Amino acid sequence: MDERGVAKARRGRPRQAEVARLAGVSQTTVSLVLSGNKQGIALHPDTRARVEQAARQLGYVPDPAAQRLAAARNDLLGVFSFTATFPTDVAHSYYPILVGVEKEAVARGYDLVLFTGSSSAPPQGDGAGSLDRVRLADGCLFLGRHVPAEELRRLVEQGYPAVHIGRRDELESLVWVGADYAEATAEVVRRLAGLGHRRMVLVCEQDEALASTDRERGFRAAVGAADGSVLRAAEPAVEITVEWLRAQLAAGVTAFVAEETDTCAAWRALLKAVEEAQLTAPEDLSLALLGSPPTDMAHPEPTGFSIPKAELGAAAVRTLTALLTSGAADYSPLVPCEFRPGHTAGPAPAT
Amino acid sequence: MDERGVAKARRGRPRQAEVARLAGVSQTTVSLVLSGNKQGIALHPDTRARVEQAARQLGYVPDPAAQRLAAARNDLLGVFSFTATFPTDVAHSYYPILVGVEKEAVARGYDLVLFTGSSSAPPQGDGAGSLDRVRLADGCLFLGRHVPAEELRRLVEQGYPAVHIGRRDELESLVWVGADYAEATAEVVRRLAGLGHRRMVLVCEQDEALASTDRERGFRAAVGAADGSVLRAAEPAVEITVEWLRAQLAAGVTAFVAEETDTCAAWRALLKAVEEAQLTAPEDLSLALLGSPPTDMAHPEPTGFSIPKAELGAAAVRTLTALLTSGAADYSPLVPCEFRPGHTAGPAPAT
DNA sequence: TTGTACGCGTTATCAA
DNA sequence: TTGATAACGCGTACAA
Repeated sequence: MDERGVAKARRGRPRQAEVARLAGVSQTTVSLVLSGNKQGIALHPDTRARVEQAARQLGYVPDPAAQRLAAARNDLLGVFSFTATFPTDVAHSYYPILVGVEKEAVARGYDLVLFTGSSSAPPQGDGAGSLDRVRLADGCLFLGRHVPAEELRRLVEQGYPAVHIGRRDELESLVWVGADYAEATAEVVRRLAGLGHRRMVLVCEQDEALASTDRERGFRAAVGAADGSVLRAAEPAVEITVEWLRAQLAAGVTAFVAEETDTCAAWRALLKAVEEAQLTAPEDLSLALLGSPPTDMAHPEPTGFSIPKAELGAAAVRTLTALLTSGAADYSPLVPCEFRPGHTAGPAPAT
Repeated sequence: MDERGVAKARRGRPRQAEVARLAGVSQTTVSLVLSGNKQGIALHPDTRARVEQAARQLGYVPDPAAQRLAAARNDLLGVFSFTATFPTDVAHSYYPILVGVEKEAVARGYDLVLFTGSSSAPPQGDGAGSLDRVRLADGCLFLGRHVPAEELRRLVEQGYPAVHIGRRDELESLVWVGADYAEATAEVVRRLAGLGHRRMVLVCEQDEALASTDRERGFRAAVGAADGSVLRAAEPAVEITVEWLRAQLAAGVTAFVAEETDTCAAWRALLKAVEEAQLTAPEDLSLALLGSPPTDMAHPEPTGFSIPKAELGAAAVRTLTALLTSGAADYSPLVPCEFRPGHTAGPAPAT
């Protein structure tokens, strides 16, 4: 008794029972009134008013855990990222995505819970930051490629509504939403071809990431009649040299395409080689970047495409909420990127 | 029966009861074994082994909702900001704070819930975004000066653990954490005095914000022997003119200090006047900015101080968690700012 | 139209 | 050393 009293006082959060007492009705009625009366049960207007008044007065808010336990829903969407959601070093990588996530979630009446993977204090479970925490929310968005596959698999296989942001194919059953790198890359290639470029080379880093191979696929698909080759450089700074560049030019290559990565090493090496060769784009050759440039090298604006991160976040929320309501999502996972004209590509030099 | 069976199947995850059946023990024992046996109750090794084996076999994971219901806490910290948490227009204003909040929250085993003031879908509450929503979390951080005082008061008076980021004095009982503008400003003034400046003027906007009056207080306190005056300009662009500047200089003023605000109108007007007077800092006069410059005017780096936003966020989390665990916080609300030498202040010109 | 009774999965108390 | 049993706060058939 005492215990309970103390606990009550300590947390001081009003519950339905207290609202009921104040309103002079039963707890059931309170639940009925406050949960929107989904069952369409008839309620006396006065009763409803009294309950609402009492709830307001007490500042009642439903306990998400209890709601979830009883009704299996609480209108909470999780956002799980293995690394910090608000990184300091990596230049605000997730921020633009979160902008879209928040906007869409709010618009649909969901609140957001941020779960961070590197969480300490493993309650009892499977070693480090267990994904299972996200089950508190009705569904969850997963962010970044470091989300542990095994745990994630179990989660989705047990029917937990999850959407991964970024393509993710190892898991058959995992729903994901990602940028359409292949098509965006193809578009860039077509534009270059339209500018008269016949031989072009794609420079990328040695990375098995889907984001990378997707670009390569789009590149290969689009070069078509033109002549394209791909260089996967383990160490861009070393392999992409002035000599290499000159050799390519001598071989008739007029356009160079690089992929965006965390470091943008390929793009950096490319620019450096061009500068050292005392060439300038877009006069002497054309350059394109498959993605957005890091802030420190935004000038000149690279020709290429922009990843619609906010839209990606919004699309993910739409997919997740569809999953929550309809059970299954009839969705198109690929979000188109936007072509960015930029100033580093121009007509191919006359031969 | 059927209902339950379906529900079970639908959510499809093993619970303690099933583990218990498989292990041939009671559900209580399972809980005891799997929840780490906090009470230090003695367990037979065999029992423990059997239970663990069964749990593994079934892939049991505790239901966080149930755990939190029973524990009467959910290890969730709220972050409430009246404007969108992720603003697109205002240049990421809260971002640096959130960085600190997340870091500290993660370190302490809490997850974050984001509440947006402008949220739609008011469930039952007081018209627009009722603060009561935050009760969902164990405690909440409040961000920005537009948090409705009345609602906030009720919340804290009812014992809800809340911490406001930024000084907030109207509410006696409200716990807050803020930057020490007064001391930081005093420090800047002292530095200027050390450079030989004897007459200086503080330029600020007509704003009753504490952030502003704190700076003024620090300024007045520190000018001491020196001679300082304060101009509160309703329209900085109009009042802070070349003529005004010349008059000040003629009167012997050698240093001008402006406060940082959303718009930085005072600082902008000051720089403009200096430029129009064809003067340069720090040669002809010294300038200081009490805060961080907007990104579009980061050059030359203004002398002044930087607000440790991440640290502010972290401090707020520490205070809140102290409130949560100890019930009350013995804390120091003021976070020191860091002096920024910059390049706009120098020795006072010889008289 | 409202109230009773029970279950959701877990933790914690107290007997056995 | 283990097992009933009672909360935790809420939703919901079912009875009144």
